[in-house]
Formats: sequence, structure tokens, C-alpha cells
Amino acid sequence: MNLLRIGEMAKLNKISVQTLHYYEKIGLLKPQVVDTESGYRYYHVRQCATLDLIGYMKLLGMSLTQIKQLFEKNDVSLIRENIASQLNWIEEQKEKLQQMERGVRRFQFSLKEFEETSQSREVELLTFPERKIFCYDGKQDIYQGSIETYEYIIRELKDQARLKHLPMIYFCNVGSVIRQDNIQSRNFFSSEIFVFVDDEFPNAPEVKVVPAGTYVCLSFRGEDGFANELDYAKILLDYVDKHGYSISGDYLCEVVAELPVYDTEARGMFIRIQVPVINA
Amino acid sequence: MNLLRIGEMAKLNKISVQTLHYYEKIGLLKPQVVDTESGYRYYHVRQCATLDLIGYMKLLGMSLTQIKQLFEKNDVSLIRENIASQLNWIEEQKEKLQQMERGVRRFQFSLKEFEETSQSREVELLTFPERKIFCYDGKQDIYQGSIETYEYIIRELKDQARLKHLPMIYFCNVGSVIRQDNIQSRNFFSSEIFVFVDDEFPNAPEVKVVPAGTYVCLSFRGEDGFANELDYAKILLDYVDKHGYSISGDYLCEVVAELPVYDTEARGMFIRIQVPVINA
DNA sequence: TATAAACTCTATTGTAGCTATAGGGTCAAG
DNA sequence: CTTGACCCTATAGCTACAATAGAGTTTATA
Repeated sequence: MNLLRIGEMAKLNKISVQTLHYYEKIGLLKPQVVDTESGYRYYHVRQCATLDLIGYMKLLGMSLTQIKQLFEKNDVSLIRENIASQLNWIEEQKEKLQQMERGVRRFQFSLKEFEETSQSREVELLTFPERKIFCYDGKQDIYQGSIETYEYIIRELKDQARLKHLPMIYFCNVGSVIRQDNIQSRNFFSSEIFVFVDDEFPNAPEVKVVPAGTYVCLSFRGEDGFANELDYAKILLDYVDKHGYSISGDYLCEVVAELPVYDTEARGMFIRIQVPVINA
Repeated sequence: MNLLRIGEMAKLNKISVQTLHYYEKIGLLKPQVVDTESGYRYYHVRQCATLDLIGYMKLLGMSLTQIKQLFEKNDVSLIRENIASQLNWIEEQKEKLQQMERGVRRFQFSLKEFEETSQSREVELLTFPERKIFCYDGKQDIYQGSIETYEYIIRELKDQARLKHLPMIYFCNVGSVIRQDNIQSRNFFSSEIFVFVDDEFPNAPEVKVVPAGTYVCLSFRGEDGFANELDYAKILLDYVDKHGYSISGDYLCEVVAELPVYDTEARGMFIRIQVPVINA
């Protein structure tokens, strides 16, 4: 009769005895014979075919519940539907992974920047290509408000981003803007915060372009939020004056890297401030 | 003090109260204050930063355990390692999804072929491009042995495939070969079974090329395994003789689609037999 | 025939990251 | 003082098994 005990069946199909137990429990595959006295299960070799199919459909990403349904209904059009929805699901997962990868690489890049420049703390001149930002105006001056205000405004930015289907993966680099006229008159006022987005991100009212050009930059570690930003901003502006540059656009304060620092439970961040300049 | 109750904190961060409970339970984020009498939790707005980080790192595909470790160790090089292994993990997942997709499309194609031809059951002439197969010689004639023998040989093919790191996704189309000399002398003997593999599959001793050309084909539904194959093979060969063709290569019996048919617990398969011909 | 080795049984617990409940206590406004 | 909204703890559920405990069964050998 070619009946196999559960252990043989398991070994033959490279699965565990528990798996076979489990499949029986959920009604996916019952052994051909069960000895009523000992309770021993005996499988027929042909039942390998079912196990093959189960394994195969699992490889296609189907759940055991789905597989069971297909077995029970035994309907080709149901199979077709499942196949189609499976392709959609795979597409979604691929998209997610794609974004994950972009996010991880972004994070990796941030980390590198953090490690390279965290020692120097000197003003430097950098040339940036055109960049895109997704902006939100919180209507309140974040330099006046406490760190709490800032957190609330970030929540609002996030809400906006969610509304516009902006993937949350962009949220490792949040920044704030001081408009050109304000920074030129040394008026430290910022109500707008932003995140950098990819070049491919579709244009929308919230999406603004930061022009390419030469930027005077300074990197430092943020203490208690942005509390020490203004000190560094003064150093930056002194540098601009001293070297005879003239400010040609908005000032940006950007969180280059936000690292998991648990002890303070505040943001452990590495900040870069920058302002575009031309030779006066 | 800007303390938030758990519900407010949850709403602010678009997560559920249970999630906050859970994070506390696993030691990922403890509320700033817990009222010892009522047990009420109170969170500080700044703790949003931690939630942001958790959410962000989850998006990168990290587990809460990993995240917790990063928080606890607070070590940049550990973060770097995690990032690197994360990229590997993502790569693996992408590869898996890629194979899943190929598998699903293959299945979809099989299904289409099944539905298109299952009505006709007539001999037809088809032209195929060059195809590659991964072969295994079971040393026993599958036409002599019972269906059990066949199942055992399939297990061996699978073992071989596993050894050679052939993805199991190929196993929806298993087939068997009758060598040219045998089929020409009407000697129905086959000890070799195979699966079709992609063109890109690396060459190996087991991998053989099925030449491009014109094939006389016949499709039918397999009953009780391959029991009825020989009847159809005779029809096929009669057709070859009658139309003055001459056999120019090996005869293939291929499972075009294997569908979940539960009631018999045998393979519910749709079979195509084919033999390459030239005008004599 | 006795015994030991290998196998099998049922039942329970654990995994990850939560969700959803039940049954009770707490807070703030009217 | 009541009402409604909130919060608490504790439990079970989800997937697809793995791991274990403690007891019984089968098979081979002595």
C-alpha cells in the first residue's frame, strides 16, 4: 500500500513533523489513514503531490488560508483571481522594498556625512545641485516657541505629507527655512519647515525648488533641539561678511542625521546650516 | 509641563494606544510619568522624537528588537553595521520577490495555455525556440513503475535541484524524456525527468538544451498520473507517420499546469506531449 | 519474549507586532 | 453628582510553524 509514517513523509518532503501536524490541524492535508488505537498517522506517497502544490503556492507568496480555499473551491477562475491579486501584492511589496532601500541609502549617506564632518566644525564652501523640498508653514516662529512648538509643527508637516502621499521615508532629514530678506536683516524668524524629496517627486504647491549654487555651510551637533543654532548662525554670517560674500537666497537649517540617542529622549541630531552666496 | 495622556500621544503620532502599551511592555519607550495611584501614563511631547525614530527605523525594515538594541547601545558603528546588514536583507527580499513574480507569471502562463487548449485535444504543429531543461536520471523506467516510483523520482530530482541551488519556483512544470532512438522504435522507456529553467540559468552537467524547431504536440488531461499518456502518444506518432514527418529528436512529456485538485489527492495535471519533426 | 532505540502521540508555549476585546477604574465638564 | 470620555489590566487572536514535556507505540535486536 506504500503508506508512510509521518516522519518518513516529513523527511521525504524536507519538512518537519510539526508542519504536517499543523497542516492536518488547519484541514489542509489529512493523512490517508489514521490508526484509531495508536493515533498514528499514515500518509500515501501520492499525497506528496499535495505537499508539492502547497510548497509551490507558498513560494508564490500565498498564505495557507488562501491555498486551502483554492483546494476546497477547486475553481479555475478563483485561481485566476488569486494569481492576479498575487501580482498586485508582489508589486506593492516591491515598491515598499524599493522605498526601504532608498531610505536606508539615504540614512547611510547621512551617517557618512555625520562622521566625516562632525570633527571639523568649521565653515566651508559647498556647491549643491538643485534640490527639491516639501514645505509646510506652521505660521509660528519656531525660534520663539519652545521645543514643544517645534514638535507640534513637525506633526503638522507629517499630516500634510500623509495627505499628499509623501512616503514617510523622507522624514530623516527635516529642516527649516529663514527667508532671504529676514536673514539679510539678521531677523531670525522661521515658520516654515521642510523635508528634502527626490527630484522625481511630482510638483505640487508645497514642493519648492532650492536653486543650485555655492553655499556657505557649517555643521554642528544640535543641543536640546535647536537651542544652539543661533550661535552657529552668527559664526556663519560673520564668515559671509568677512569674505565679502553677499547672501543670494534663503537660509536653510537641515538635520543631516538623527541618531537614536535614548538617554535624553530628545532628538540626537546633527545639524547643517547653509546660506547661498555670490561674490559681492 | 506639556504632558500628554496616552490617547493624545497616540493621536498625535497616528498610532494606537495599544502600540504605546506594547512599546512600554517591551521596554522601547516608557512614558515620562506614570501616576502611581491611577496607573495613568503621561508622555512628554519630546518623546514624539523617539516615536519618529522608531517609525522611521521600522520603515527601514528593522525589527523592534533591533531598534531597541540601537537605542540601548547608542553606538554609531553598531548603527553602521545594522545599516549594512539591512541592505543585504533588503537585497535578499527583493530577490525573493523577483522569483515570486517570475513564478506567478509562469503559473499564469500555464493557466492560460491550459484554458486555451484544454478544449481542442487535437494534434497541432508548434514551433518552439531553444529551451533549457534541468535533468535527472532516476535509472528506472517510469512507465514500468507505479505512480509511487514516479513520486520518489521527483523527490530525487528535487534533492538534486536543491543541491544545485535551483529555486523551487521552477517546479510547476515537471516533465519526462524519451530519447530519440527509443521513441523511433516505439520503445516507451523513460528514466529521465526534468524541469524547464530560464535561459539565464548557468550551465551545468544537468542542464541540457532542447533544440528549437517544429514540434508535433498534443495536450490532454492526465488521469491517475500519466496512466493515459501512452494512448495519446500513439495518436501523436500516428499523426507523424500519416503526414510523412520524421522524428528529429527526443520526445517530451511536460506537465503544462498542475492545478489544486483536492478530492483525489493525486496530481491534477494538464499534460502536453511533443516530439520534434522534419519533413522526411 | 524482553528490552532498548527510535518513533509517535497530545498538549502547551513561544515567536512579532500588534488588534480587539472584557470588565473595571478615573477624569473633566456640566 | 452624574455623564461621557477616557484610562487601566488582562486576555485572546492573528501566521506558520518550532520547541518542548510526558506518555505511548513500533521495530529491531538479544
